[in-house]
Parts: sequence; C-alpha cells; structure tokens
Amino acid sequence: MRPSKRDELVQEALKVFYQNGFTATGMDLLVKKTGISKTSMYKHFRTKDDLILAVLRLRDEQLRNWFFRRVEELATRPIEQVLAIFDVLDEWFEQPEFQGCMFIKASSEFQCADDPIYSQCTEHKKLMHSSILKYVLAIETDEGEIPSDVAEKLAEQFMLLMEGATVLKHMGVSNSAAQDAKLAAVSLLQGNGICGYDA
Amino acid sequence: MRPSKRDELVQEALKVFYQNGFTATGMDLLVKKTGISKTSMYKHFRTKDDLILAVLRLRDEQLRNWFFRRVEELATRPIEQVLAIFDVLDEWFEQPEFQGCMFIKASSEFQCADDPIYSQCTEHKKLMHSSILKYVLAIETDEGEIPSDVAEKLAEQFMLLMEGATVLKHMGVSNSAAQDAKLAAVSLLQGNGICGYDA
DNA sequence: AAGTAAATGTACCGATCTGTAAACTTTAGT
DNA sequence: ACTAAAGTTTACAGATCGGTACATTTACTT
Repeated sequence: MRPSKRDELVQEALKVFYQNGFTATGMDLLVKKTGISKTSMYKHFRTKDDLILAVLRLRDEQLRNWFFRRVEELATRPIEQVLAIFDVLDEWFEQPEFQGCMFIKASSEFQCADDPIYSQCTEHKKLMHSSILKYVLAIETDEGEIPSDVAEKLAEQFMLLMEGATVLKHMGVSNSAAQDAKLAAVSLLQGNGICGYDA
Repeated sequence: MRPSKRDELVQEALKVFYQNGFTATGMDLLVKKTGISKTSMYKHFRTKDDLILAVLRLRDEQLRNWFFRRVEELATRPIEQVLAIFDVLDEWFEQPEFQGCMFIKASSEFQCADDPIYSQCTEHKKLMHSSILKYVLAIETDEGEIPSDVAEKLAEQFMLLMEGATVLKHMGVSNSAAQDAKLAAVSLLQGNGICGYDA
C-alpha cells in the first residue's frame, strides 16, 4: 500500500551498493545515506544479505524493463531490434551513473555457488539471454525462419559480446566497446547468411 | 637474496584473495592461512592495498606468461594462434581453481578511477589486448598482411568475446562459453576475408 | 479520542577490521 | 662468536562490522 519506506530503502540502497560495493558498504553507511534508522531496516529485512537480494530483484526488474523497452522504441523489425540491443547498451554506458553490471559485481563478491545472491545473479543473466533469444528467433530471412540451433548459437554469442563490452567499458579499456560489439554482431549475422538490415 | 617469506606471502595471499574476495578477506585470515605473522606482513607492505597491488602484479605476470606460452605451444601459424587463444581460455576455465578473472573482480571492488588498484587492472587488460593484437597483425592472407585498422578492430572484438566468456563461465550461465567464443571468432575472421585455417 | 502499526533515536553487543608497539628468537654472513 | 636483519609472539588501539534491546514518537484507522 504505502509507496514508502521499504521501497525507498531498497532504492537508495541500490545506489549506494552500486557505487560503493556490497561488502564495502556497511549498514551504518546506509543509515547515513538513506536517513532511515537501522532498526527500521532490520524490521524490513532480517539480514544484510536479504536486503541485497531485494536490491538485486529491483535492479533486475528496472534494468530489463528499461533495456528492452528502449530496444523496441528504437526498432520494430526483429533483425533491427537485435542490432538495437547494442545501441541501448551504448546508451547505458553513457549514463553518468554507469558503474558496470551490478550482477557481475555481486557474483564476484558472493561467488559461493550455493549463495542465493550468486544464484540470483545467474538468473538475471539467463533472463537477459532468453529475451535476446526471442529477438533472434523472430528474425525472418529470405529462406524463412532461422533454424533454432543457429538462433541459439547467435544469442549466446551476442551475450558474450554484451558482457565483454560491459566489462571493458567499466574497466576503462575501451570507449567504443558497445559499437565494436555491434559491428561484431553484424559480422556474425552475415556469417550466418542474415543481412536484411540497412544500418 | 632469499626466496623467502615475502614472495611466499604474496603467493598465498593471491589464493586467498582470489577465492574469498579482497574486501572480505581480513589480514587476520591471511595470518591464519599463511602462517606468517601480521607484523612481518606490515614490514613488507605498508598497507593492505599495497599487498593487493603486489598480488595483482604477480597474477598479471603469471597469467600472461602462462596464457601466451600455451597459445604458442598449441599453434605456430598466427591465424591458428589466434584461434588457439580460445582453446587456452577453455583450459583456464576447466582448471579446478578457476574463479573468474581476478582483475575484473578487483576493479569491481575498487572502482574509483584514481585508485591504483583500478589502474593496475586496466593496465592488465590493455596488455592482454596488445598481445592479441600482435597475433592478429601477424596473420597473412592471400592478399598479404591485414590492414592495421582491420586488425585493431578484430583484436578488440576478440577481447570482447574473451571477457564475455570469462564472465558467463564464472557466473554459471554457459558451460561452453570459450568454444562459443571461438566459433564467433571464426565467423569474424571469415567476415573479414580471412580463412586460412583448417580447424 | 483511543488504538495501533510503523518508524524513530540511542545505546549497546561481541566480533572483526586495519594497523602498531615492544620485547623476544631465529637466521645468515662475517 | 658477534652482529644485524628478519621473523616471531602477544597485546593492544580505535574504528567499524552485522545485528539487537528498549523506550519513544509519528501517523493513520476506527
């Protein structure tokens, strides 16, 4: 019902964790940054890990919603949507708050395979993967649909390019990571006999 | 010059930081795991961050030496060496100690742009990049050498594939990340008119 | 106006954090 | 055998860690 405190906490905690790291951020810092008392926090979440899980759930929802909404704003034909993915990636990189992928970072700090935080990071990537696969499967060529094994291989390769771009951008290795990835994607489509796009 | 304590410390600290994270690992845990007294540690390194920097220097040296030695053991012709990169990547992934890329993880925990740890992570990736570029530049096609702008684009794209594969493998999203990346690399080479290999 | 649920401040727990001080023992080279 | 460096143990400082107890205040419902 309330729009309030709990959501407010999760939203603010997201920013702090994102900029500052999970382990490195103490609950006392969250108190200072959010103005919410520690007692209230522990009423809403039994442990710090529970709060982190809630933050990751919010992030997953926000990011996927925004990402694919933008993709569909930028293009309508599936083949163009696939390439638009990399333009949206670039938009993300250019946001001033960009600090890499929160799930890559979380899974680095909580890398134990049976940690629920780790599992949730894996889940997020799998959801990204399956959304991308949908776009690839929807592509139609002159000979009809793409064989599903080809589509799956392409979707996987696009994921590789996206994650690589995210990492190299965040590490300050490449400024043009997203556009380089896009060019690679074009090559990969062409290599599989797909070229019904004009950009 | 003894072979001793200092190097021993850095080597053991590497393992602990790699498995356990940097912020999450306290100096007391290092004492327990290495058997070296805290006083000795602080004789060798003024701060924990200095120790981390030494660990990263060792890791950079170890990893790059091992990686490109293996590449050159697996193949002699540049075109084949480029593809062997992804086989070596796979070997790395299958090592039981594999826990992702230490530099990606370090730069996630120390993401402030002016942090020397962050800079050192960036540096490592740039060194990887330039080694890969060397292999690509050495490729000879029927029409002679590859234009340097094409080689640079390819090297960048191979980096994207490698980092993406490392992340997706570490996050448990894909088991075949390195081989998927290799197939993508083949496509990218073909897309640029390069196909003088037989695998 | 009374009742109730939510949020608050403050003070605290025991453990752990990075880093230091001082005194003692081992080791290596002359 | 003497010295000096390198290593050790033990104890500690001061801050911060995740998490809790308790008493109080706010704000909405009836």
